[in-house]
Amino acid sequence: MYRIGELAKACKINNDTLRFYEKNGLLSPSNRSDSGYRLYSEKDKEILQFILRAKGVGFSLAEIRELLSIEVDKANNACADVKELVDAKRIDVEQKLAELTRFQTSLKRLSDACCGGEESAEHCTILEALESDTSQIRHEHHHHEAH
Amino acid sequence: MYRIGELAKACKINNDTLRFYEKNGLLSPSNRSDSGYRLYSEKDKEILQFILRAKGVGFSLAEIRELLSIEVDKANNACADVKELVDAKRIDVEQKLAELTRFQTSLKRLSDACCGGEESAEHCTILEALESDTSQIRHEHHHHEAH
DNA sequence: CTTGACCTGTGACTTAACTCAAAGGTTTAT
DNA sequence: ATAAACCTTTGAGTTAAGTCACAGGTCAAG
Repeated sequence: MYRIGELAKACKINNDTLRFYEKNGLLSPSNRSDSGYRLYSEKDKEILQFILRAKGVGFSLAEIRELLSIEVDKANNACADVKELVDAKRIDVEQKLAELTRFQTSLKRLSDACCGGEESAEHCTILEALESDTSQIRHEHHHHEAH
Repeated sequence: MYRIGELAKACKINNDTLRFYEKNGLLSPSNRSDSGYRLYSEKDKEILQFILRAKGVGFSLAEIRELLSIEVDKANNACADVKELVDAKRIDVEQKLAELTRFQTSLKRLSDACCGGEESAEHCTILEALESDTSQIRHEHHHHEAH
């Protein structure tokens, strides 16, 4: 049996995180000592590691709660249920990737168009692009170079 | 001069967002009517559009505040200052992309390894991978197929 | 002169996942 | 016996970018 600090240290998380997980229905210690201290079993530790690994692949705590509810009752859940959660998350991540990639493209265009010199920013193509239409954010020569 | 609702509608944002931007030092209306109504000028509208475009390429409001402080005093700021902000943001976005790509890879491995069938999840490779070490998340045949 | 659409300010609520502070009880070591 | 290190609960704070609710003032139309 681990006390809260021992388990937290072993898994490199904060004691408060463990209390937070308990309050949020992810992991409750199997026992309490006479004085009320939380006591976690090996099994509890394994569940915590499950949680941390799922976090590591990008699941939110709400999603991990779902995974855990399948975990504890595997016999009455199908592979399809698990895969569905994973695939939903993949779509989710895919969308975030798409948005960030759009950001990246726009930022690169802005950066490439700017000379980045010590000249005054009065003709800075970046500011000009942001002042006018975004569709004008194109890879073109900087005004300073045109002078 | 636009009243708050007019400007908000024209730019498809919420009236409260405009008040929020004002409270956070991004955009204050140039005037107030005798009765205290906010009155925005064309120039104000342009600044708002600058803000919305900068948001569109991924800048946070804090970063936009920086951009705006350069905007209003272009003469005393260099292109380098602007480009620095853009490039810092690019690095930021790059890191987020890297993390999401790692998530994506792990999720794909998990998904590909699972049969996704209606069989009980007792031997689900996804759950097994999350129960044991993440490094074991490899593309391998599902246990059901091995039976 | 009243109705409805608009505006004001203040302050609380939202989501996610913690993290911290305060006040006090327990255990261990000296 | 006392100090240090641990634990308890409760409740509040954090970040980002708004959104909503409330109580009341303003303005144009009929």
